[in-house]
Amino acid sequence: MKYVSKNQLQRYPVYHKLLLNHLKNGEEFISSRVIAAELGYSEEQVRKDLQAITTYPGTPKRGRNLNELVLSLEEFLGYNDMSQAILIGVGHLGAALLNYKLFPQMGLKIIEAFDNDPKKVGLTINNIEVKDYSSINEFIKSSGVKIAILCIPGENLQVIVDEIVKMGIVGIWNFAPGVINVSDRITVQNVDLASSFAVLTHNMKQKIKAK
Amino acid sequence: MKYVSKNQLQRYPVYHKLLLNHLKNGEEFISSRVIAAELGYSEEQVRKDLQAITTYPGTPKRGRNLNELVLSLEEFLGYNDMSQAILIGVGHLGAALLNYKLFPQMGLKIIEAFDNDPKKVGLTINNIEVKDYSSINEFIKSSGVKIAILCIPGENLQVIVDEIVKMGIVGIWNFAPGVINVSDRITVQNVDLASSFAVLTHNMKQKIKAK
DNA sequence: TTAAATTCGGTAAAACAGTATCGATTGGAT
DNA sequence: ATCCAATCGATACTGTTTTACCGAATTTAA
Repeated sequence: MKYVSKNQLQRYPVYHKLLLNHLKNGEEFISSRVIAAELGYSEEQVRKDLQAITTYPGTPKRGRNLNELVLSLEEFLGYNDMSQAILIGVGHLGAALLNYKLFPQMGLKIIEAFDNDPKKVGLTINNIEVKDYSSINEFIKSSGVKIAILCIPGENLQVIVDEIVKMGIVGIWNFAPGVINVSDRITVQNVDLASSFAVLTHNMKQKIKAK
Repeated sequence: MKYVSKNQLQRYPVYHKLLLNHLKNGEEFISSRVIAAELGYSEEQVRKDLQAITTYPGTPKRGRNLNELVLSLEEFLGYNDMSQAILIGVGHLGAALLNYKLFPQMGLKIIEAFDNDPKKVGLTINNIEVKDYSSINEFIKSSGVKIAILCIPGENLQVIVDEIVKMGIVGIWNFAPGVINVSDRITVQNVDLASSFAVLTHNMKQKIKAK
């Protein structure tokens, strides 16, 4: 498998979603050109992206086998072996994520949630129990779960991170605003709404200027 | 103002948040080196990023004026002139965004929400009224709002996009899974959880391999 | 059976982003 | 008052990512 850049990596789930739709329509083959047109990417980029993760080549005049392509993507993205995760902080956003329907399709299963608010503890949301935060250490140890989804207010962020990392968490999906410091062994992926919104408004401004 | 790359752009809100904390502590100056250390960036990158958007230089041996720096960032990010937006789709995620506390700090104000579920219509969430979707066209026209936040299931995505764009929406912050096709005039920023999660798991795998 | 059209895969070139280096300038210590 | 250390800004460099090109291969249709 070739080296895959970060931007490239982020495109694969987009391909996957698009291809699933085509598969639903009963299509059997799809060409890079068609994919490129639908996603607004360049044809070369699509071809290069797909070349990097597939074993079988496409055939001229027909394109690639759709089913095989989807399987390659799922294999590469690890959608086959389901990742288990815990969620910390059952506020509005945390609860929304517990209810998010598409996680199973992405190979993600939230197995337990934690909060320190007595009102939240004991709830079952979308078949996921909310436990008291004090029991988290034990749970991480006994379950061996490796991924934590953080949806907590910014203040205690680093403290909580240090704790759960000590217990064995190695991957953190951080929806909380704020910077996390961890050792190199640990992977952090931030979902930063402020950054995302900044890109939106900046691009809007650029287009107004360009006129 | 110099050209700013997309990655660079996404770092500015991170700087902003960090600097606000330092400002709270009553500090007056901050050096690029300190910022770099706290964020895990390289010193050179921080310096280059800040040079691109500031008018006043920093002073050797002290660093940059913290207050001025924050103002420059807010100016650049457009946090001063509040962006107004509507939100479409008051499901779990949509409701969570309506309740999101940090939008005002990011220069974003949601002025109205829309849904086609009668149970949702009429609610007021965090002082934002939920209106029936059928009234959206009129609202966009009369209010002149330019930004829409989409939190709807994937099926009708493109249909809704076409409608609101026709009414005058030019910026779309899309939390829905799925690809949107729009003309060049329109700006779309996707918050793609699948892509984000793919980056997390991929990076985790790389670290395991590297051992 | 042959020709035309299309797509593939690899490589080369260009654009872009990030990193490192260097001299200049300033503040504080001696 | 002078020297030293720290930080700055600019520039040059390196590496990565994207785009463009081109020959080869294969299917479809005449």
